[in-house]
Amino acid sequence: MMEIELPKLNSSQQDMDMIDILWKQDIDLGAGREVFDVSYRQKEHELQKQRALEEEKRQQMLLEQEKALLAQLQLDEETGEFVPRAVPSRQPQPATDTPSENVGFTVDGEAMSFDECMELLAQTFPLVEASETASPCLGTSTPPTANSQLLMAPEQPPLVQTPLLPPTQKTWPDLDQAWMELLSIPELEQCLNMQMQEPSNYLSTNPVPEAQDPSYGLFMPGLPDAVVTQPKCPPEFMGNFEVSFPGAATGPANLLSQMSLKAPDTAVSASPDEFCDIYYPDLLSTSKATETPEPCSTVGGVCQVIETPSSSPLEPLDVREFSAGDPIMSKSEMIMEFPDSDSGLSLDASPNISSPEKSMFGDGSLGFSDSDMDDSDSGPGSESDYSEMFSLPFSTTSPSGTTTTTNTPMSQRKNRNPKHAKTHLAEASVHGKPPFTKDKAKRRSESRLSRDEQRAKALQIPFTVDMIINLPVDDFNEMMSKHQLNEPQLALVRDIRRRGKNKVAAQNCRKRKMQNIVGLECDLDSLKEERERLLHEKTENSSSLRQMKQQLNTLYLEVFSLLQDEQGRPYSPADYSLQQTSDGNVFLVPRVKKTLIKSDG
DNA sequence: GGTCGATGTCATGAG
DNA sequence: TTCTCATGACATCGA
Repeated sequence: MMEIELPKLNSSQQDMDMIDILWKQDIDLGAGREVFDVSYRQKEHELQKQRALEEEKRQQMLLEQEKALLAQLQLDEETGEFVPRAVPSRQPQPATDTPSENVGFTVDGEAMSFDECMELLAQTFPLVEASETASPCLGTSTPPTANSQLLMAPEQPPLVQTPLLPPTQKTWPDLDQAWMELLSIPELEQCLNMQMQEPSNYLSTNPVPEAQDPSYGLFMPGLPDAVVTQPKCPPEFMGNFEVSFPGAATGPANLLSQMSLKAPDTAVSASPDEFCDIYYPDLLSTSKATETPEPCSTVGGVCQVIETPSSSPLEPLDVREFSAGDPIMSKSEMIMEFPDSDSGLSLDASPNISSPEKSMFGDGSLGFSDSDMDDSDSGPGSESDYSEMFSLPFSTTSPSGTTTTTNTPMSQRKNRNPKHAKTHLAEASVHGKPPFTKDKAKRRSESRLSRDEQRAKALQIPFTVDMIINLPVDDFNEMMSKHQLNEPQLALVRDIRRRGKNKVAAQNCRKRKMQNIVGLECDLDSLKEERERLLHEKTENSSSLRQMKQQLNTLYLEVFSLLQDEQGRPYSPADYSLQQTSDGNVFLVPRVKKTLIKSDG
């Protein structure tokens, strides 16, 4: 509620604040809010004289009216229907109250003075008079105008206020009217900060300064909200509103509670008009959906699709959709998210292996799984086949009469399986030359999958092979728990899952094996190259060593030839030898001595 | 009809 | 204990 009013409050809050300040300052002078309105100032000048004369009288009347208001307030509170009564009395007939208030005012107030003022105004402001006569305020008794005004966008309250003000001005000159305005001053002072800033409320109260009803709205901080917003909803929608919000129409209090609860959720930033626009279309749509299920049901699958949202998810059709659609989505998503539970080898290397579904449809990056990929393209593992496999169990197990949606996939499937078989036979028979290896593998894969599919079909297992194989454990268990299967079905499902897992594992394993073989071959080649290199290096090193030995021998003999004894005779290499110690010194050691020393040692 | 390659499946062990 | 994965072995199918 408050959110609904905020736009209007914000639009003229500053102006109203100023008006309030000035008005409070001029309260003693008997000036009303309209005094600060440009259109009213001129009138006010003329009326102010009369006001000054009757100021004392108004003060006395003020006290009396306060008492009367308080009495009525208490009276309403005692009945406990103050809040409820105030709202519905205003809401259902917001416009009707206006004329009644006017009438009551003229009756209660000084009609003659009002007429005189009107005449005076008519003479003074003929144009204003014309506009006033045609103003919606006088016509506010007619619901359409009120609704139209109230249904206007929040951005337009100024426009709404402008036409409404003249009537208030027209009534304002009345002394009683002004008196009533002053009468509400204490409450205004109390509630002004909270409520009076709201233009619509101000308009709803001031233009029709009924004796007490307007003041109620002022007295009750919460009521004006409901009062303002509710009339904006066409009466014909109120029925739906009541339907959608049980108890809302029972009493304003309930309505307020309901609306106060609803407002924060949806109408945070929505205007009251938007509030109605937001809720009623939905209500209408829902009501229509609930009211007209038969036509849709009779139409066919399309209408059922429309019908399903409104229908409870426990319907058989939805059950199928739930069991079929959700797992598909979840599966596809999981497949996208979780490439596979297989080892990393399979992830990047074999898209088809990791997850049969995805892998089968993926591009055959590796030749090892090309066949699988190809056969998966058109094979049972393809997405279309997946969908039809999905429809398979549901079509058979769906207890509901909604066979329209299931018939199509079922029929397609029924048509497709024979089609596949026929195509295989046609390929085998028509093509004289043997098909490609991929085709063979494809057919093999199809035959494999078709076997599981046929098994599942035979046992009426409400899952697809891909689901059984590829779903994670938790999802698989959840899926199994959702469907009560007998022992053969459970066994078959587990076998299918086991076989599928093992098939993928075997593919991965063989692939890894092939990769290992390839890697080992590469390693063997590299090792052979290394061996050749090492052999060549060894040969080079041997030749180099021999060359160095030769050089050393030559140098040795040369050194020996330079050595001479005391007599100048050269040492014989046979008798002596050169030996080098650890410190680098070279000694000439006689071979005989050496042998003797060795023999002695 | 035997062989080979590819694939599926089973059994088994490890994590 | 159960599940999953990896892997050897075997079976099947088609060329």
